[in-house]
Amino acid sequence: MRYRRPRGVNDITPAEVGRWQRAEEAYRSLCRAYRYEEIRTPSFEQTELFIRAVGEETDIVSKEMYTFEDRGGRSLTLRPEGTAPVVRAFLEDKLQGQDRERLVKLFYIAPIFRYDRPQAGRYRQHHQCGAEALGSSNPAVDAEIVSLAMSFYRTLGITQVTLLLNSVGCPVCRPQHLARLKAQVAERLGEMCEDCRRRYADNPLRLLDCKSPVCREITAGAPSAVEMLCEECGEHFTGVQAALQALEIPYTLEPRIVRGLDYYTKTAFEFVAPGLGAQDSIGGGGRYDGLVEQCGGPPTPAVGIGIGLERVLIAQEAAQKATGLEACATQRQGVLVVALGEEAWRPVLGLCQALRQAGHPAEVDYRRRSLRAQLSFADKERFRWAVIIGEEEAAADTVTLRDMASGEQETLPRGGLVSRLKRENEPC
RNA sequence: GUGGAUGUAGCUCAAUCGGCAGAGCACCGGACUGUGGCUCCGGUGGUUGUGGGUUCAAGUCCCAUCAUCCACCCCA
Repeated sequence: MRYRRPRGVNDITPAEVGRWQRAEEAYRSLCRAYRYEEIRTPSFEQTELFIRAVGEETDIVSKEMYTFEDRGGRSLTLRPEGTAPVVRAFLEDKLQGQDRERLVKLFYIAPIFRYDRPQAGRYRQHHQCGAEALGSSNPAVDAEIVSLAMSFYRTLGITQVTLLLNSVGCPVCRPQHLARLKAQVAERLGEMCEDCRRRYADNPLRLLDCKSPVCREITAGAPSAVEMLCEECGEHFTGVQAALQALEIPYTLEPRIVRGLDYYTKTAFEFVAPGLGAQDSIGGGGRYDGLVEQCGGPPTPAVGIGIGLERVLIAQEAAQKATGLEACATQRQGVLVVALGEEAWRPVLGLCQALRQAGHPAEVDYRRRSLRAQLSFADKERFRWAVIIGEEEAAADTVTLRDMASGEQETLPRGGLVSRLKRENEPC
């Protein structure tokens, strides 16, 4: 009997893990530059947190959560999104301190769990690089978050990124907008497609996004969310655009951008990139001015983003293919200690240990193969050095050091190897 | 959740009408006894996703199931 991984989840194999680490490190160092601090929250929370924060009627809560009861009868849920846990920690760990006006800037890299139907770029466990800025209503903070994401994409070589921007209003103007939209459509609802009749009840903003000609005709002329914004939201939206222009970040106004989580207010944005098929969104976020208060804290305006790492890596690969840039050959590194015969084998383990303690990745071929085979192995595995110990070297307490790139060799006392390599520690 | 396509060696893929499961790459070895990359020669490697069914005979046909992919939906 063989086990297989559950549907929709992935192993990150040794062959891939380098790309993951490079992307994660790029994100961490960018966040440092933008002065965001890392926070790590648990993989699961009280179910109630997500229901309250994300919204009972959302797809995420109503059909995508991994919810279970622990042995104590508590209902827990695997993190289906990154913001709610951060807000919870912000309040519970009192991260704002005594300064009520303080801007708290946090980032995370964390697995996210959703019971979706898997397809390329959509998984039941994926990873998000997120950032949240809590405590400011300044539209420049929205732009800062956008700028952080843009820099991240650029660092990874993903250049064909489009920023889609919208404003979904606030508790004052959004209901008015929805009411007006539904009113316009109501009379002819019967003529609309099945999907749109469902949207009318579940997600009216999506009515504007239908491909059916009839539905298009019915919704034609309906006001977009932006046109219905109240004064405060309108001003904020103008401010965000001004800040983006100041940062020279191009964007496309896109009224269809609707975040699938109820807590969003005002700014909503999404980044799309080529090479991903239908799942082309490589990041999304927006403002959530009401969430902290809704979670039991003081009124605290906030804005955040989530970036899907799996999709970012797919987009990166597509971008590299498009530009004909092959991943550069991994550089030679480390030492293969080659032992030939019984006498030679004796000093090998100690030599290996000494090399490792001096910081050189060092390995022995435990298969005890021929010199030819071992050198071939050293080449394939991209070792920088081979240290050969045969009968001669064993008898004289020396080693032969071979540079695998040039083929040059020298013989030196066994005890002098570590200090000899110390001089050569720079990459070739 | 809805509709569709595809599952054969580590990888990429063949296999006519239902008739001996194959190639290239990779891997191991040799040519070259202690010197890698090139070349040539040889070799290892398979529960044809899984479970049933039809048949003298199933990779091939039928049913179920699992997985992946595509579109919808949704989202990162």
